[in-house]
Amino acid sequence: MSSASIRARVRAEMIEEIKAIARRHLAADGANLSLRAVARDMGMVSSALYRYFANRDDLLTALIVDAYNSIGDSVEAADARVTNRDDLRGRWLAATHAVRGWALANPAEYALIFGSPVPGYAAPQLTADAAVRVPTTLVRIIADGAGSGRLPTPRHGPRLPPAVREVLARIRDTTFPGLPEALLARGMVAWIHLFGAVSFELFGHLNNVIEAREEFFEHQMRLMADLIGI
Amino acid sequence: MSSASIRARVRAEMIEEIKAIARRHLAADGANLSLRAVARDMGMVSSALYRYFANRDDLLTALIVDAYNSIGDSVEAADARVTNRDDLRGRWLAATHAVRGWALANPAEYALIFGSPVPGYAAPQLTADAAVRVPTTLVRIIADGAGSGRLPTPRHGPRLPPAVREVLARIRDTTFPGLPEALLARGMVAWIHLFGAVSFELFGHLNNVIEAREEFFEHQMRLMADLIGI
DNA sequence: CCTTGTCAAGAGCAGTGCTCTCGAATGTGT
DNA sequence: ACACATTCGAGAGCACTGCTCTTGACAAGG
Repeated sequence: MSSASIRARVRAEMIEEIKAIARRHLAADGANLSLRAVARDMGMVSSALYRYFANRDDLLTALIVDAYNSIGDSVEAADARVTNRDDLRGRWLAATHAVRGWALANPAEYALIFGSPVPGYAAPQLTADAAVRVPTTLVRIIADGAGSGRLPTPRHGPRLPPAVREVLARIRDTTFPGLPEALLARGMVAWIHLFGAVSFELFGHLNNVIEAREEFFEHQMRLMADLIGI
Repeated sequence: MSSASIRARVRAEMIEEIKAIARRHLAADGANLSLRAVARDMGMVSSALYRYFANRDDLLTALIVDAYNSIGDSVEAADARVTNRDDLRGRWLAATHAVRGWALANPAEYALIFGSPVPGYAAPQLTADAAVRVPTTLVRIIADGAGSGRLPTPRHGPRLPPAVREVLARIRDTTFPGLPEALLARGMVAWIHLFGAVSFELFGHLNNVIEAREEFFEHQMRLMADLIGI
């Protein structure tokens, strides 16, 4: 059994090394990851890689899950680092800046999880659990404010269509009991806008348009914090 | 000269046919467009395609420019179709729904221009002119409102950092003279959010989360219209 | 008519994902 | 300790890719 675990450990180390090299290739060459190139860097022949990953998609899936967990770690840590838990705006800015910071530090992995999906690739449910960590962290900030009574339900703005109210209520009931739908809706809007802002910057749509990236991002996050009421 | 033009015309027709087939392949197989497959569908051999496009990137660039112009046409037409030009909110909703409608109708082309950039592919300046049409149309709605005096400069919300105010002023001066920076900023935020909302839906991040897509989108657009003050 | 420019075809190169087979090494049960 | 079973890496090979270069056919223009 200890021998079985030594095999398992060496195997796990191989898998980690393959993923590490694959991440390097991803950062260098973008999404078109070559198994043969990874194998070359490992000093192996390409067919040997198939002992560890059934195919290229499997390797990509592993990288995707890792990426989701990596950005999830970053954002949760950034939120946790704010000592005054009642400073909702401070937590919001810390968490959103962590998203952008992680994206700028790991552009290829960001593109992997938030860019155009690879054609023919269907993300397994496995990825969803990891994917939900960032938006959950963001909405939790709002839920904390609503729960402590310091964040009022927005009274202005468009009324929620029944169909939207219904799907939001279902999300609320499973994760954020007691959170008003209107606040959840604004949280989702802010999360979608955050994703848009980071993607815009990373995918080059701000080139020759906005130069003061950091300041512009900060301003946007403050604006969305206002929208939520934080 | 008429013979030269007959040659040129046949050549132009060939180029159009290649692009049409390439678009079909793009829609079917996603971004990994195969020149050989396109050539097969044209009844030609792959090398013959190189008479019309220097390489695969050139073909992609042509498709990108076409896509930008296609969505630009859609959005401009949708805005123009609103007869009451003073109905800013109506124009806003028409234009933004046109963006989403075009994206849902042409998902592959949307991913081509708004998804993760192809690694090693640098978009030529040529694409920028076409790319600017949609955001210009959106901001023009705001500028029309500000110009006619019916859209006040937002007085609440975070103040613009000087660096942001500066870059916004430069954009304003070249395209929307007289538009207050604060309004331009909110227009850009709304445009970025719109891009995020459409991308989120199209790239599958709403799967198993939000089902009432159309209603949710509409609600979001109303919320952003409120943010602008429209 | 004959030159000139344009075009498609074919062969070929280097690369890709993936499969299959074959030894060699390594851990497991008796 | 020895035989068995499993795991692993290497290699060959298939079908595919983008791209280049050469060759031969054809049509337009002088």
